[in-house]
Amino acid sequence: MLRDHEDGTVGKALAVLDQVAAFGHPVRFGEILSQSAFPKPTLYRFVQTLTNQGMLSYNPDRQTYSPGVRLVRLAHAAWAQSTLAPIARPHLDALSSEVGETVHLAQLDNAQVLYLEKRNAVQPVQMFSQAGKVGPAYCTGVGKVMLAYTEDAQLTRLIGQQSFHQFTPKTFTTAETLMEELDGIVARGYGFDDEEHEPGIICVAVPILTEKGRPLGGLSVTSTTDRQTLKGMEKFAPLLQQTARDIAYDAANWHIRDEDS
Amino acid sequence: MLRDHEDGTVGKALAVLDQVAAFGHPVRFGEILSQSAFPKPTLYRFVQTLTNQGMLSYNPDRQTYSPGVRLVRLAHAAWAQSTLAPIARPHLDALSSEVGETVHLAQLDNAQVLYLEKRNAVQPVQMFSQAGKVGPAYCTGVGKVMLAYTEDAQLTRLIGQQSFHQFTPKTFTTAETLMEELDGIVARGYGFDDEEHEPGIICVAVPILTEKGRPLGGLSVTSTTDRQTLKGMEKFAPLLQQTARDIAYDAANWHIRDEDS
DNA sequence: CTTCTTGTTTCAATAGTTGAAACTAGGTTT
DNA sequence: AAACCTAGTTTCAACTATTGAAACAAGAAG
Repeated sequence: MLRDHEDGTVGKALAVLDQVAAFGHPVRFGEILSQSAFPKPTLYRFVQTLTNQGMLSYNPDRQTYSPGVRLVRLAHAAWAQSTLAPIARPHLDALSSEVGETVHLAQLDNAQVLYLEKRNAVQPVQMFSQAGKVGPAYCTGVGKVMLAYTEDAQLTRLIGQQSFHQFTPKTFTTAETLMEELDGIVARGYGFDDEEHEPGIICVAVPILTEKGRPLGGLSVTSTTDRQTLKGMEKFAPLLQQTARDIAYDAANWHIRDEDS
Repeated sequence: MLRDHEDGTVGKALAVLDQVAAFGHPVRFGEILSQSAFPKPTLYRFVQTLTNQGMLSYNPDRQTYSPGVRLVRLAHAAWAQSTLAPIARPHLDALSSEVGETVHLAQLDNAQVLYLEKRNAVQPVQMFSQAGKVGPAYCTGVGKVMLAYTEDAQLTRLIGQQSFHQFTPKTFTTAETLMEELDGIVARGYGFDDEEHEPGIICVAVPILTEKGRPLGGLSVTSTTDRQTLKGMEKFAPLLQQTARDIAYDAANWHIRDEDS
């Protein structure tokens, strides 16, 4: 995570916050220290400051730190103002009931895919358990379609940040093969995930584009190989594309847009 | 919001972040400046740094800043690890279908009530639109029950931070009358919101307590004066208390573990 | 063209950050 | 019970990042 390019003390402290969040479970000071480049007292002060500020929460009984509730409050504002989620909601409801499969809405956060909403046709919606999750961009349907429509300069940067870890036999593991795949997506207008991230999981995905063709987000229908085939899923593409256009239209009018570097 | 007690540069930057979030809509630099104690270049650098870091997002077309998507990712971790929400979920489902009214789960974030989940008996669940919302502690059901079980030293501090704004004719507007109300809650074991925050909205609330009696969170059933009376709502109290005990039990036993697909 | 408003950069004085080392508190071994 | 760990906390002088008045740039308005 190379976000720390001369942002002084604040950047360093936020790197520590990310680090704690990345553990995925409450951690002791020593655990953070063992994976940190900072000397003990420096890290200690950062952790203290973040805890003070409510960005980390400290459990005195277990002597562990975890991301703090203040983040939940801040994320509410972020979700409402900086994401497509509030605009897309009604469209997702409609899409979901139409296709009868799981629907995802995602945006790019740096080089990762950040899931904003999930509509599960059968089960009730879950809250933060899904929104806020991140995944790899190079081997998910929504990730690839967003990359496919990213301008060259930035794309190069993002590609450079992909891990290219081979999750399944079908995962693209080099920049070259991925680039070919992205070209195919642009030619077709939509993309697939053919069990590249998880075995048995397939999806069709489309980008949500601004008038200028910049990707605002991604939209996908996901299913399993038990129930569907990629060919069978392809029929959802036109409806996905129409929904993406509708969301983009609303976004342009609501004038709540953003995201870039 | 007096969170800035000598936390150096990091504390100041996070104060700016809070300030931007508090606007509730994308803001221009000048707007932030007009409400900031910082000199222009200092504030400018904070905003730049936060934007760099993805904690703020900048819309170049409109020249506005809003809370950034990185917060959504961090909040996911916070929600899963530092809140009662994942533990409480099954209990809320059960409670909600039993009572047939709206159910809220909340925690205290500094002196405010932070809503973590909402179960609406009739409508489907919504995501971040509800989770992450904040409200006043002194005039909501969940807020008052949590305050009622807060130890004296901290209670004094929290009371001092309440605005005591009179939302309705029934709002408690002084520390003295509120303290009496809190004593009543402890004596009874549960509390009410008798249209103190919004006209027509009433609720019964209970605290979720640790073994030592410290409040972990609050749980409430909300209705309207059209459909219910406070007296009528009182019958939900035993079920609420049992649910709160169940959640507290699970919280004490289940330590950590998350990540689903 | 001039003037205002809004946003950005400069730079020396200042104040905050830094981390080696020393210390304290719990627990564990001899 | 003393000696010895290990994990967490504090100290303090050296260092460097932060600070904000002032000046500058870019548009918009007159």
